[in-house]
Amino acid sequence: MPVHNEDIARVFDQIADLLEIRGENAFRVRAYRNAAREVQGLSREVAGMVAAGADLTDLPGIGEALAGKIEEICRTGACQALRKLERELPPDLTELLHLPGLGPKRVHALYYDLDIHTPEQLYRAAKDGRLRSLPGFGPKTEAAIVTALQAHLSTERRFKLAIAARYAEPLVAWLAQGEGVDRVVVAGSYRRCRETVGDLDILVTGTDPAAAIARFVAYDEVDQVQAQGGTRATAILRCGLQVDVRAVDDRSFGSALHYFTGSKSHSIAIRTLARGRGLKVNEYGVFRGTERVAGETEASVFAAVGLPLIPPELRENRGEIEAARNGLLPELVRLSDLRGDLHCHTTATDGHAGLAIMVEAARQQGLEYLAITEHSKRLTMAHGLDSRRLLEQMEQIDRLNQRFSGQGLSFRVLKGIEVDILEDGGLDLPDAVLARLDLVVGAVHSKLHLSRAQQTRRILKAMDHPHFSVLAHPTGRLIGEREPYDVDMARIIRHARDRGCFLELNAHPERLDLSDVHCQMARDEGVLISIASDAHSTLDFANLRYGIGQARRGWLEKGDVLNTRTLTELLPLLRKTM
DNA sequence: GCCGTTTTCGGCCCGACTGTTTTCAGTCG
Repeated sequence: MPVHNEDIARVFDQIADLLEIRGENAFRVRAYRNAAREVQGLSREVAGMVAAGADLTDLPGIGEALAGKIEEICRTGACQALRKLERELPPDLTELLHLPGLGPKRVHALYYDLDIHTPEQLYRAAKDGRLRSLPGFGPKTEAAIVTALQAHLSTERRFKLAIAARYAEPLVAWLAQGEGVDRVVVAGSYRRCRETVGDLDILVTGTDPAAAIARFVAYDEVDQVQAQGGTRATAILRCGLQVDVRAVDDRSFGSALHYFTGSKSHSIAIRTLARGRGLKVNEYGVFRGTERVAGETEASVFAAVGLPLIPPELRENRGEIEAARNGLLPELVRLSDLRGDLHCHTTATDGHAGLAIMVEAARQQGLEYLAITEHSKRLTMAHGLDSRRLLEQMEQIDRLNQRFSGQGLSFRVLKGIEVDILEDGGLDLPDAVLARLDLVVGAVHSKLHLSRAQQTRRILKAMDHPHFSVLAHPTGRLIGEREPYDVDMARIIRHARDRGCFLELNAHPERLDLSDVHCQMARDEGVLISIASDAHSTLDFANLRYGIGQARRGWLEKGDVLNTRTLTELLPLLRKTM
């Protein structure tokens, strides 16, 4: 059975949880957590490195012991150390650890003093008043646990970035209107453009922090206030989204923004770096002894530890600090670098606007070209095009382009298709028709549960097709709703390189497919990425910003992105020469 | 358990808020 990086990370996180509950050395626990994060963030499969005889201790945070455990997991699919822990502690105990308000100490007490190891047992004990017999557990703690458990039963959820934006933007506007408020910025994973966010971290500067906090808890979307002090408050909005607001002095803006942007792992790395220089970094500034040496801007914080400004999207402690130190930070792609969009639909299939309207919307976005890529006939639900209807649309597009050139406009509509990749790797339309298109985008929409080997083979074969150009939404995942299908992405990327194909980064907020890690893999292999809206309505072109966010998380530069090319640069790339 | 321009031991990021305390432990970010 193939072992993936996620499997190894899960084992290490589980070990860390159990060690923590047992009360083991906190730094040993941290070592397992660091290792889990390191493995998960790697753009290569560790199992492959093991097979190739690589020395895993070269990886940061992996020493002899953890390297041995990784090799064991890759070889046997299991880890004796975890098995041993699970014999001593019930594995479901770690579920309690993830409830808000419960940390290792309390879970320890619950298990060893009251023999509680499931959420259900905990709920009963809270209801029976048994929790109060434990030291440190009072009536408020008990009530908080009951609330947390009720929320837990209705499944804790993360918000997709675009959904979070809908709540964040009006709240920021509300806070910014407060008296004496200077700046309001959403930090945290939102600013780092994570595909989902667990909560919003909002930073406020101004002359009256307490007033800003008071204004926040008075916001009419606030459902319940969980904590409130003079400089910080936590509240839950009616939609269920948690919001933390922190107010700091203006001269601490940079260090506070850096600190609250995270990631936690990045912040720790920066603080460690600072310690080595005899500095202390906290949210109020950078200090040498009691003397403040930086903190007004983020750039000053980085400069204090000898680094250039690292863009928020890279701050995951996945090599960005090393890259910054060596002057190797990428010049990340920006929204304004995009010259066109290579994936959209119209009312001919499942889109909500006609061809001319979609094209006009793309022009209004400042794009120079737009590929129309309808579904093909197998996708009957979407009224997919057969050869005849596709040829009709192509004529329509020709007429539209003629009109543009007649008006002296340089905008160009490209003739494309989002053709279904059939189960055997064949394409859903005849070669003779595909050959007449500017662009063939291929996608898997059926048989999502094939084995990894079959699914991979299917896609590789589609790429072998002479007209195949871009693999749309390469893993098929829907965030929070549908897992990616099981494919060997490393092989697909190498094959794309060999066959002159490209991968799409689908910018739809439900998809954001490719992941950041896969973007990085593609970049390392020199495979260009098409950042595409997959627009079904005129409003959907605005989603390109989320695609750019994801691309930046994947370290992509302008040159790594297919549709930053001018039309004259692009067209030859779309015609495979083999 | 990891790591090294304070090296093979003794460190390992730092502060706010809450609840149950009466000076602080636990949790969180």
